[in-house]
Amino acid sequence: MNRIIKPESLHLQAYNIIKKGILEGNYQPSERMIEAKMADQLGISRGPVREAFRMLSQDGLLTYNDGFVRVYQPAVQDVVEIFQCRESLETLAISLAITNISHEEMEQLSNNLTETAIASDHNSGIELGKLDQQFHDIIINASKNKQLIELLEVIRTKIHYMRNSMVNGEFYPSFVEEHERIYRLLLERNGAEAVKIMKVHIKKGLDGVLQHINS
Amino acid sequence: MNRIIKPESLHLQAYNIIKKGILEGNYQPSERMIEAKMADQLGISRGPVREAFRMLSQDGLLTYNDGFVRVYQPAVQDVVEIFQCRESLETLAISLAITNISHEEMEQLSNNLTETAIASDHNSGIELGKLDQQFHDIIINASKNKQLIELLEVIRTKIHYMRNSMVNGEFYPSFVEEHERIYRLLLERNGAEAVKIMKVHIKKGLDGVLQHINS
DNA sequence: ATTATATCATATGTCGACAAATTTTTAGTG
DNA sequence: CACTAAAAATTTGTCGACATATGATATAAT
Repeated sequence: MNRIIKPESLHLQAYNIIKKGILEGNYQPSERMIEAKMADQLGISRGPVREAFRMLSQDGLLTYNDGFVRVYQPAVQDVVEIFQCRESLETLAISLAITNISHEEMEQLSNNLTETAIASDHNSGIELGKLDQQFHDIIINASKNKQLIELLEVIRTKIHYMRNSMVNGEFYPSFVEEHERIYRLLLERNGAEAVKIMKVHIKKGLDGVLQHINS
Repeated sequence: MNRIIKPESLHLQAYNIIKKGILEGNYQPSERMIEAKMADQLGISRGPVREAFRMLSQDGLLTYNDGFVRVYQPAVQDVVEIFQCRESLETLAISLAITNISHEEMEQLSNNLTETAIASDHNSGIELGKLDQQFHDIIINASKNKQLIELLEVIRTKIHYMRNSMVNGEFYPSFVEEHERIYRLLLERNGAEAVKIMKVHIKKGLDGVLQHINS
């Protein structure tokens, strides 16, 4: 029996489209976003766009200053702070994943690693970026903690956005190796060590971003 | 020179009022919330209320199921998950507070402790609840990490809401003592130990809530 | 040329109205 | 009395219109 398909309401579609657009770097940080123009582009009225804007501002992706809507522009301090939060939450994620990860998810990680190796050989920065994100996503979801997944969604979004808008998809070389180590530690169910490597891994990620900003 | 006062826009006022209402337990978990009724009560039109609803649903305080809006009803699993996240983030908060807390904030903590001792003698559960929250808030703000403060705002809100809707302001006896220990460790700048006590403190908090649910 | 003022354009805030979907009530029939 | 069907009421989704505030532009005066 086929279920009835209900189209998503316009404000949700708008939310997802605009969010994706911001993440993909289609808008400049601090660029103004205009309700009416967005509504025209999407072919809908201002109402649903407004709702989407309000949701995005709760996510921290849009800011309301003096009444203008602007795309979030992370300050350097923000980057540091976000990575501190990320470290805290992703170490929780991996310590939970140690016990909760499924066979299927372990396979996904394995596939991710082979693809990462290939992309690394080809020096494809954009591809590496996607695969890095996917690797972390798999682990986060493997934690099976919904509240954590939701919280990290906000962080992930900002990190992803920063990568596309500030750092142009560059990675330090050892990150592939670190992913492989984390994968092996998950296999061995070595939680303490996995947490340790993840901490280092994320700290290096921050260093990479900061270095890129100061140049 | 007096500054010009701009009234907050209606959707923001609505957001704050409704959020406060939910936190104070004026609505039952899973109770339906109706845009038009809320708008009538607040004396405004549905538009701004809708926007407030969308923001609250991003906070996780309202849920949209099949199109109706309901007040968040935490499952037991949610409680566990939220406390796991809280532990992770509040330990980060206190480790940052160790270096960043100001003299003024230390005084606020000190005052909080004397008030807590009094409320504890009087066995005033509601008062203790407020003071407990205040104690943690001071430390969270003392971390000076804006992103962390924002993330914990979501968690705090849910915890506060759970306390009012599920547990009726009961506390285990040793929590006062633990606050005092944490305060002393902050004075001594003993980060490692402070983190340890905070972890235990929050774990006990979860146990208290779970025990209350299973009875 | 520069400053001040007035005019116009643009963008957000707010509202009311209508459409569509869902629930509740009512009425009718076996 | 129970069950079905129809009608009414309720509620969310969406839109367009108007008001207000802010910014930009053009015009005039010194």
